[in-house]
Amino acid sequence: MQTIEQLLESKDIRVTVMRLLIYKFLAEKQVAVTLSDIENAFEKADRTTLYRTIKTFEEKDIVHQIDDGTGITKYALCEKGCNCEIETDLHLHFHCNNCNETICLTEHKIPQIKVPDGFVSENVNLVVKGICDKCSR
Amino acid sequence: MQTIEQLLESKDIRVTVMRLLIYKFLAEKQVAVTLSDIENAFEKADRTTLYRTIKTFEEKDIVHQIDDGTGITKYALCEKGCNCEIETDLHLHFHCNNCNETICLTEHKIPQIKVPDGFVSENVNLVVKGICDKCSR
DNA sequence: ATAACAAATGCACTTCCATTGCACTTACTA
DNA sequence: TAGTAAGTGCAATGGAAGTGCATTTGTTAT
Ligand SMILES: [Mn+2]
Ligand SMILES: [Mn+2]
Ligand SMILES: [Zn+2]
Ligand SMILES: [Zn+2]
Repeated sequence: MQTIEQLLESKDIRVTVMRLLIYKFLAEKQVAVTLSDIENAFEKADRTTLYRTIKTFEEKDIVHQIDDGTGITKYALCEKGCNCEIETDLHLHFHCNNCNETICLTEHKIPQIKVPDGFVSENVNLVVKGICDKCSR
Repeated sequence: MQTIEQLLESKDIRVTVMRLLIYKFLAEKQVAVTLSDIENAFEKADRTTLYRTIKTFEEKDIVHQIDDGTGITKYALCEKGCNCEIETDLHLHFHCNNCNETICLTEHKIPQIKVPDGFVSENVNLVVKGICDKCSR
């Protein structure tokens, strides 16, 4: 079991207070978060810092970006074994039309998609929208 | 064979010069267009008019919106038989990373996606990114 | 320990797209 | 033809993303 510090260092990210806090915030969340969510959680910190932190995390494959169609990009921690490096977001994402939350369905891989002759598929974004388990019961 | 006028009227859209022009513009295009694309094509017209026209078309299921992940929403005419009303975008969309164009692959329906217990799927957005046929040859 | 350097942070500002309020014009309807 | 509703143009706003630069913090070498 490695500490967050060790994880960051293993990805060539220098450990800072801000980064540890943001990492912990993401880890506690069960849903994908927007930059505004982070902003609201850390009102004392500057938006730019939060923005650049999440960008650093993204570059180093600590988080992956999710485009759920709301127009606002969201982020979620990569699971161990997530290989965003190779092909982004192999798993699908679910966006709840009721509570507006988006979650990673890491167990649900994206099926192979056929494209017409001449087209080359490099990656796939699949978002299912509907009602989440919390809202449907 | 119905005229564009008849089509618009059948969808409860009043016919205006602007609307006819914009419809024709969309019909000629083989790719999804942004609001800016329309703007560039009709420099004399106001942005707002174009914006509201496309919104009207969208409401009345003349066009459907496409979120291809570029951050800019695109629009394309619905094919006859396209039932956006019921479930949006049953077909998949292809975004070319080279020429930046997005097209509807209307023949390619989205496969049935399984979601976990408690989740209710209402619709699905599927975007494949890669190299289009024009750019790959 | 301290100086020198590099990276991280904070502040201000910018850009781009989407959206709205309101005045004016055009088109339908009585 | 007058009255009314819808469409259009202009101006302004808001939100999110992104950048330049000064300042602070942390790392490294002397
Ligand atoms: Mn995910
Ligand atoms: Mn389409
Ligand atoms: Zn929900
Ligand atoms: Zn292309």
